[in-house]
Amino acid sequence: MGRAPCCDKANVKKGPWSPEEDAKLKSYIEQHGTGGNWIALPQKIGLKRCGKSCRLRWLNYLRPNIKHGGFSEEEDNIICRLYVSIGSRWSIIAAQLPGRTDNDIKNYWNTRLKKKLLGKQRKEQQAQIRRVNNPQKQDVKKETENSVVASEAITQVPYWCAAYSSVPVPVTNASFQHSGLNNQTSLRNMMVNKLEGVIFSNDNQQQQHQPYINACEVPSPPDQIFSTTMNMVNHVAVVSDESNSGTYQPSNIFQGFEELPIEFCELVCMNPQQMDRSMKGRFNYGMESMDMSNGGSTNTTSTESTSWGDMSSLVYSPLVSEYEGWQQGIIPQVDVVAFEECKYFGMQMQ
DNA sequence: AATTTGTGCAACCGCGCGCAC
DNA sequence: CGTGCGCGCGGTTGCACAAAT
Repeated sequence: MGRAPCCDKANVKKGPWSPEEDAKLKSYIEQHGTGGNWIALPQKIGLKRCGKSCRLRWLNYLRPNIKHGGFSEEEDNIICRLYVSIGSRWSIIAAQLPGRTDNDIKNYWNTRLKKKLLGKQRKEQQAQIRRVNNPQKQDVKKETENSVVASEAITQVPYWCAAYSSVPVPVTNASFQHSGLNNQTSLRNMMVNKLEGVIFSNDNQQQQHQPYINACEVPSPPDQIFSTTMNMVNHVAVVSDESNSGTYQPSNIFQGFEELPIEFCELVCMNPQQMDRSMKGRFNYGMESMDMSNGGSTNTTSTESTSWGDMSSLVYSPLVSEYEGWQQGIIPQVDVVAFEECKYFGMQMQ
């Protein structure tokens, strides 16, 4: 037996709301409130609408102080950062933007921000490819002096990164020297396994993460997942450095994305659930941390028990504190994760 | 000018959660 | 403890309008 419908579908009106209906609903709620029962509300008012429909109309349109359209750069910034951090938790994101509804933000993301992000990322990617293909046009010396992404570092790009990433991954000598993981294959395996939230020690067990890889809509061989993650590690380390020197500014909503392969950004934009699975340990402090007390040989939580749905209560407060901390210019929590991750991989923060 | 295609957005749908009984 | 119900959320749909052909 299916679930009982919330209202008599045959006798409720659907589709756009008329001004009269809006007026009825608005004046009633302004005078009497919702009464804590949306289902009963339409009968009280004499509206032939489903209670859920009334709730939606009120929350997304009739409620006072609602803003529509005209998203500012700062709002874009907040939405992008929160989306990357927590995924499609529109209600949580909306809670950080006064006057905005989750529906509005969701629509805005799907129709504009997503494309803006991808467009920007593709541009950066093409520019970088051009630079790599035409090195004589660049001031190579300056580049070498000022950045860890130097020619020396590029020569250290592991073969598995170079094979799948269109842009060389900036892996420094120091990273590998301190990692204790000079064996590229073992490092690669560990990174791929970490993405699945499981650490395995042999190839047979490693097969278990194959479903995740298959589930990726874009071609994402394990090698590519690893290379993109290496980019993230390096990016976050840079962000950390800015934080520590007290100059951190959340100035660029696309910060970090320009270093990533297009497929990665597409995965972020088109398939947040996959991102949730793969990146939740990175962006949500304390959620999915490995239990390293036993040498990292087991994970403390199963994939199921750490699904997004189970974590909502955990997500919120760290998220808010991260956001508040970020607003105040103090170190965002992502840096804590970066630090833990660098520690885990035996790398030094840049 | 007519038609097709793309875009933005309001609204709907179904599911999971929490609470009351 | 199990069940039913309402709420809230996120994904999806469908329509109106704009832009392109």
